[in-house]
Amino acid sequence: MDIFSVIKERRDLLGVTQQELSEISGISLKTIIQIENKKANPSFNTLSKIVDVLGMEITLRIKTK
Amino acid sequence: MDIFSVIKERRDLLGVTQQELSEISGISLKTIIQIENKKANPSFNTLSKIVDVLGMEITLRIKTK
DNA sequence: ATCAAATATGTAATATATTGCAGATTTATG
DNA sequence: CATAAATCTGCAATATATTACATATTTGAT
Repeated sequence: MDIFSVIKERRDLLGVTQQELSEISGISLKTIIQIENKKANPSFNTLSKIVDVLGMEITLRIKTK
Repeated sequence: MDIFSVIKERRDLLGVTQQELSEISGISLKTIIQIENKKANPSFNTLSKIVDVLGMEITLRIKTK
């Protein structure tokens, strides 16, 4: 599962709206929508602020397959 | 350890130069240098291309601490 | 069916990432 | 020391992410 889908799933799980995520993270609502719909190519900082609010962090894994 | 340091460590481990990583990934040498030195805020696509060449992938983890 | 909240879209302006080029510095090796 | 390879820096141009604003659509509840 791609990380954009993970973000949306996580937000839904936590029961927070896109609007709330926007306000808490400081990232515009539009950008959040674009990310969740995979229409965006967010910067590392933008991504970090969003996932941080969702209690997650960006990591690197060695590809197995 | 931050992901930018991980990138540098991984590249060194694989014995590939910044120049080579640049050519293989299609990302400019300058951008790669900036990322490894933490002077950059790369886009998801840029980051993906680089870590892909290094045999890694970007993932999200739930923060424990 | 109605209403409100939530999610999505389009345009245009601004901020910033990415690049090429030239040159500088560092690192390693003879 | 001399030389080459590798790493880094500054500037200016271009590409693109991010934003605000208005508006539209969808979703869920009554």
